[in-house]
Amino acid sequence: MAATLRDVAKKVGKSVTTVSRALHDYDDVSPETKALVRKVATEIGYRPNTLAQRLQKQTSDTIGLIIPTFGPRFSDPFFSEFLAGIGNTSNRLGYDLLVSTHPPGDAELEAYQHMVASRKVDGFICVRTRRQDDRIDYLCEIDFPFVAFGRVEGENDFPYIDEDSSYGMNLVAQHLVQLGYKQIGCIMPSLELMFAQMRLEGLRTGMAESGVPLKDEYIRVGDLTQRSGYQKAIELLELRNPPDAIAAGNDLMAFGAISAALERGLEVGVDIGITGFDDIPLAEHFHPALTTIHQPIYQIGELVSEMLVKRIKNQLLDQKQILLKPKLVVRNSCGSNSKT
Amino acid sequence: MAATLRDVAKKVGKSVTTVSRALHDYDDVSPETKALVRKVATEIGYRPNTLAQRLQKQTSDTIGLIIPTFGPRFSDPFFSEFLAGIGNTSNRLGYDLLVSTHPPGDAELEAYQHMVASRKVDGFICVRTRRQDDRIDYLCEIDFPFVAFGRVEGENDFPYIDEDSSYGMNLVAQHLVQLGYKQIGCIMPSLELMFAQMRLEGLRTGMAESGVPLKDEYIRVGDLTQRSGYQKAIELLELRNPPDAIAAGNDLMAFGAISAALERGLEVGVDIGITGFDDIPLAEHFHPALTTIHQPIYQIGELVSEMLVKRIKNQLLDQKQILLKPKLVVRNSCGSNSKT
DNA sequence: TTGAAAGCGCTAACAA
DNA sequence: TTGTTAGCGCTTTCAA
Repeated sequence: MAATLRDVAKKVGKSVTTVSRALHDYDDVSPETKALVRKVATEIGYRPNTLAQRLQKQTSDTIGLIIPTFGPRFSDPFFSEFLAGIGNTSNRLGYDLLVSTHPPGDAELEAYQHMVASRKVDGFICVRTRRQDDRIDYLCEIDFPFVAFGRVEGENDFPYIDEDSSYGMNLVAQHLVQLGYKQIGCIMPSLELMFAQMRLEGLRTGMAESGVPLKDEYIRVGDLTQRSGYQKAIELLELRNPPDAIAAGNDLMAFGAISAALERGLEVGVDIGITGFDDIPLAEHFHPALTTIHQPIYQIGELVSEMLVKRIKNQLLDQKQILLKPKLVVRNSCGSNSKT
Repeated sequence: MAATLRDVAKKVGKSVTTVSRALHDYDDVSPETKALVRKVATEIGYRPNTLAQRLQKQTSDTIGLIIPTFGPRFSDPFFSEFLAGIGNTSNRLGYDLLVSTHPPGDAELEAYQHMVASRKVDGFICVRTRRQDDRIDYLCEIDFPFVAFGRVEGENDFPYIDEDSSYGMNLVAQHLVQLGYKQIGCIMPSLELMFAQMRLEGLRTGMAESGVPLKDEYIRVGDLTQRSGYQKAIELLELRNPPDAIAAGNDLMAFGAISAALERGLEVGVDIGITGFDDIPLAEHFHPALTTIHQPIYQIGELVSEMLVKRIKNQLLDQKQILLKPKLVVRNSCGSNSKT
């Protein structure tokens, strides 16, 4: 069995308390004792039992991340990078990362409640916020530490980090109009998702400001997958008066739309312009390379973890709410830049 | 503060012991007491403190997953799906999932050692095994429960699940040769990765068997990314005598290769054949749709979790080692199936 | 059918 | 500078 404090104490001939304090480098322990304790501890391979420490300290030193999955075939390049950002940072800050996966719904909320009640985590990172978000309502209500990536509809009186989706789609709208596209359609993920809603509104106002209003018949709503982007693009392309550009709500859907367009024999970037949102690494190497809005997803993961840890430790956040200004990355899928 | 067993006991007017047993449905507690205890427990919202339970039970009920990341821009559609499989299954089986991210190397091994020593997890899932894998050596040596997704070089005397990469690439080789490709090149991830090594060998023997030996000058080694696939494909295409087909070691690299070929003005599926490995969802919707080897990655995640939990509980595995026979998914990137 | 007591491994207030 | 004692919340002998 693993060595405990008692084993060390016995071997050193001191009390458990002294050993504990020696290892924590308290300054009321004599240097000689400290040295001896440390030596013996390494000798017999003592490592503290985290569970015991946590029970005593009444803290779990753990961050919870409940990933909203949509169906088993959940493949989102987005998340792996986000996860890396969170994982590396929480690790660096001395926190464990407890990951769980649930489709949005009752079971998801219960998962949050269960983690809170059983004291498994000290705080949550909430991703993919919805307009009405019961997770966030719940956490606010019980005043449990969390930081959201994204916002909700109405009051946002909690710490979050978000990219200004609305502004981002505004850039897209301007870009497309500038290039001469007049029949601009869009494909969005479920508008229950706050960011989808904001992206749609951003596109709408951006187009309106540019004098090319968004037509309702050009709006399609699917889910987040490339499959869905493909299907919805087909729908748009089959209209008697199809759009000449499609702004997709994320890169994956844009890929699907490109696939649909190519399949119809259209030359993307010439016959039709297509844009994405996220700038996942694949966007650059798609063909044609995707014009899209960049999200520094790894850094967002870092930031959100740092904010949460401060929140947990009751430290003041220099910025409780962070709104990043997105950048448009112009590539080839709208033909503005036919040179590689 | 959260309600404890003592709170319930006090309210019920019974001892902590009785309450504990009542809640665990021991049959030496009177039905009336049980009912009362349950009622009070729900009333005051009692939830057991997981930490305390675990300390007492001397188990963490937690599965560890240390994801080997390669650099911050770690974006792998593969992992999100795998994670969903693991997450859902371990959850269902009553286990938490502790996730950490580390690039392969010393820090990675230390992460394993630390999780073991501090008793944070009851077992590991090891992914992306390497030919010489110090994680696996370590876990075998200390006889700590784990299940690997993948194998290592030499003796494999531990539970694993793997897809028969070698056979898969054999299928690829046959397919390409059958279609008339004669100058077949390949792009692999680092050959330190066991699966890369096996895929290369599978391709080599498959080609040899089909009478078209693999030339050394047609072999390129990069990392797992599409960027790398792109670069290595460029290298191959710039040879004075470039290959007419490229078998990539995974889908992401195949995407990069396709991008490179298209950029050179080649028609993929006509002028050049390109294949992948993994069959991530994007493969189907790439353009051209990618011919590749399917891996049921979600199911592998499920299976590996189930195996691990059995292992942890010291139950016998019906199959200690599982080798899945892969299937070739023929799409358009080799031109065999130019109809969509 | 129930309860007292011990103990999981650790930390910390208090005394010595 | 060190040790005694209590306690984190729970489970489980053992005795009543």
